[in-house]
Amino acid sequence: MLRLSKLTDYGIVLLARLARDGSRESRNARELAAGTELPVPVVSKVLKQLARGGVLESQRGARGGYSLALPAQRISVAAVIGALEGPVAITECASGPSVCSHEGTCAVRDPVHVLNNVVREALATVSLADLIDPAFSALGDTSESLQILGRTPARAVVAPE
Amino acid sequence: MLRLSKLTDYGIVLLARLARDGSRESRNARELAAGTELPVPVVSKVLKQLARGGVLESQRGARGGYSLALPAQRISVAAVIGALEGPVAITECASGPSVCSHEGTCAVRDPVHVLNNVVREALATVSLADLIDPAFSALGDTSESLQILGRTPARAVVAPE
DNA sequence: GATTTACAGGACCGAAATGGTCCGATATAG
DNA sequence: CTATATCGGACCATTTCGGTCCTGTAAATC
Repeated sequence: MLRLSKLTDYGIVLLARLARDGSRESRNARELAAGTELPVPVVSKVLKQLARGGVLESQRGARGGYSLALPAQRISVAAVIGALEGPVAITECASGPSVCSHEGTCAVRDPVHVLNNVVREALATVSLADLIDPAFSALGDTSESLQILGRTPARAVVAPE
Repeated sequence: MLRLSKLTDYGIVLLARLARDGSRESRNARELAAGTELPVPVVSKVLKQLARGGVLESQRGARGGYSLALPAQRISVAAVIGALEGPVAITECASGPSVCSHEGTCAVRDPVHVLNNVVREALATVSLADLIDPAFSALGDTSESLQILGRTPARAVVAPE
């Protein structure tokens, strides 16, 4: 478990496609839907949210569409998640000032925050550019994949809420 | 987002308490509920699932209760998640043989698997012993927390399903 | 062996989140 | 002015989640 929402999944798919095709041209929701075999309304919804989150830039009107707001290297998976479902927070209290009734008695508040940080940093380290790089996929299921966490994080845009 | 269920959150709290008090004695659901200020039925449910997952050992009958099935160092957070909500799988298709209709056309199947692996490995690296270690909490929100990923993973029990 | 204690397993239900669709408003190109 | 696309939100069916409760079984005590 610890699952991303489907919307976020779609977002990753769509952004990978935009990154792969080069960010030269902006593409509209219809084209992207056709390319990914997803329903147009869904694609539209996802792209809108990504634009609100600062991951995409939008062009309205005829011949409008979407394009990456930054180079693919600088857009992290954490930023995509942030735009579509809010900042990475494995528990409610990890997201910020908590309204948790166990505030005082909770013995794991601090370590859980660190744990959350580990996950968030890990996802901040993987960029859109990585996702379309065959060398990244070649890491497979091996524990070598943790090597990438030694790199400089993508440190991309942060989404609003 | 990317949130753990509350049940899993509770599980971490309960296991941390068991680990802290030493695994010498087994404690029952009522005592653990009292110590954590959680409802007894909820605590009971969580403990049962943790026992099914092999994280806890249970003793039935009078003077029964639960105790850690392994040393705290060898129980990873990933194992706890595995026992309570299934293996870490950030997307549906990351969990195993997918029934995803986009199987053929999906361009990010492989990189998403790697991404899933990164998260899973990161959580496999943090053990119950870490959660009750002040030095771990001291890492705070800094990116130093990624240092711990260089260590040998906890490699703990794997939960069924 | 009767009784009490405590886990095992699952049914159950209300509340909340999710996935997906659709609509009116607004901005832009031609 | 018209066609095209995004913007912002409402809307709803379905699923999931959080929590409770009940029946059965194992173990200890007296």
